[in-house]
Amino acid sequence: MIDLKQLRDDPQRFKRGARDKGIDVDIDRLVKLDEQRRRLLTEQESKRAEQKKLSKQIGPEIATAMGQLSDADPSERKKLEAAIELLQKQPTTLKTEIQGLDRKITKIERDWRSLWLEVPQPPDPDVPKGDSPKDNVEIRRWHPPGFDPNQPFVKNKGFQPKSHLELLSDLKLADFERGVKMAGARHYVLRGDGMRLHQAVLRLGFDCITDEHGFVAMSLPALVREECMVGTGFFPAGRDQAYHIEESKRGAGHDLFLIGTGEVSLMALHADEIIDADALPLKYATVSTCFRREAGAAGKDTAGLFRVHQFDKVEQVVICRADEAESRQWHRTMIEIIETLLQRLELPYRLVQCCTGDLGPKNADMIDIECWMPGRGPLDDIGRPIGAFGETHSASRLYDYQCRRLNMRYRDQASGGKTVFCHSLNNTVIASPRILIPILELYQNENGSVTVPQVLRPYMNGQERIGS
RNA sequence: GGUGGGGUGGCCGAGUGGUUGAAGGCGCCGGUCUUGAAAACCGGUAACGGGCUUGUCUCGUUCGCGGGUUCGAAUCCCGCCCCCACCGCCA
Repeated sequence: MIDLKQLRDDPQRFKRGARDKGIDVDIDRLVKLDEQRRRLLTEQESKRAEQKKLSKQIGPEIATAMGQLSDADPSERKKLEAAIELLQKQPTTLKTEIQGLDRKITKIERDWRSLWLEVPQPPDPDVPKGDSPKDNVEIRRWHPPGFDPNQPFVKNKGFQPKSHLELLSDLKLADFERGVKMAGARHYVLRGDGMRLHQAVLRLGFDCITDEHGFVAMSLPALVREECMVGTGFFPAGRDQAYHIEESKRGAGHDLFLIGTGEVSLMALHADEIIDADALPLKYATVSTCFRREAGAAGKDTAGLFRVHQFDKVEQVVICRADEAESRQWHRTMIEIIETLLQRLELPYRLVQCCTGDLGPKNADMIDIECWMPGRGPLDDIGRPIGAFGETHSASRLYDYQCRRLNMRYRDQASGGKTVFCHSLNNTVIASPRILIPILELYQNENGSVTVPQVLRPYMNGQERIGS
């Protein structure tokens, strides 16, 4: 969430930010509600101060009078009772006024808070303007010596490629029919070497981020409370995308939600904490199952493993000091880790700078990494896809937007021990089975078999080939 | 699922209606003493929000959370959340 002080100082900046992101939020109304709230609060507080002063003065007087009451004779008793009654009446007008203001404030705060949560983080000035992924800007690309995605697959390899769907089916690596039978559209079954490859790739990513880069390995809840979803910035905007477990309907105190990414649990871990500044930056990684409803994606990428309701992902997050240069440096570092990983897997990829319209509410900046998938893209004259880049990773830079929502702070020695909201970043390490698409399609052989990438063989008991 | 106990500051812990933001202790910071350190002693030590005269200023909120009773609530009442113990079930 954004800093309200900044909003008061420069509402135009936040209006521009929301417009550039294509998010509709009534910022004028928020400013007005904020003003109203503060006005009422000031009024109420001064009345409360008055009441407090009064009761501190009256209180002991009542107490003494009460004490005298017990051993007073009848005539004195009457006098004392009258005196007590008079004293007790004094703050009553103040009390009703305070209660009235309380009701007004509560009413305003409901709208004020929900509107506040909807205001997106303005994109950084260096993010290209645009309203759809079409306006994203390619930064750089890389491909292994053996494969140039600027040339068709046939030119590179000398034979027509199968799509990952064909390979999965021919090699019996996946079973979509039974996945759908059990759970409906966008569900799947991985079997045999399909499942083994899936596990291998996750393990490669996990070992890379933890052993080689020192991120602390975590296993976390995949089922979380609403606060975690709101805190990480996925709610309210992305409420439709999450599976909702309505435990309250069964008598429990709260509902639960299935996480759509390990980022949620990794970030919510330290919610409401003041972190020891010496412990920063926190570098965490997890491998988790992710659940997405894919609402609004009907008809998009319906076949195969590209867009599914459930997948597994190794995720990395960094929580660092509130310093823009440090944030930016970590963003670069986290992306470099992935580039190295993809280069080891010898998958052609490109880096794409997401435009303002593709950022989502929480990000100041986001870089997508897309791998080359020969089975995607428009069809050629003989009805075969010509190949296209498809998103496999996404690296976000959020400044303090997420930590402010999560109330994650550290004590800043530089500013005299004041508490400051941390910065946060996150990036995919590897998400599977989506990453199996480029692996299968690029490592396929003319006879229909698939070569196991060198780096994955240690995780496949040395197996070199899938199919014969 | 059943029964019982409990949630107080960075931590432990006292507090059952009246200057209690909260005793005491630990920790931490500063000082005295010391060649230095320790010990001892002295002092300090919350977060959040509002206001403006932006200050070693001021006001408010906060004793799990929400509501209620009261002139006044950490303390009484109601609802909720969480934790612990034992029993049952269980990967």
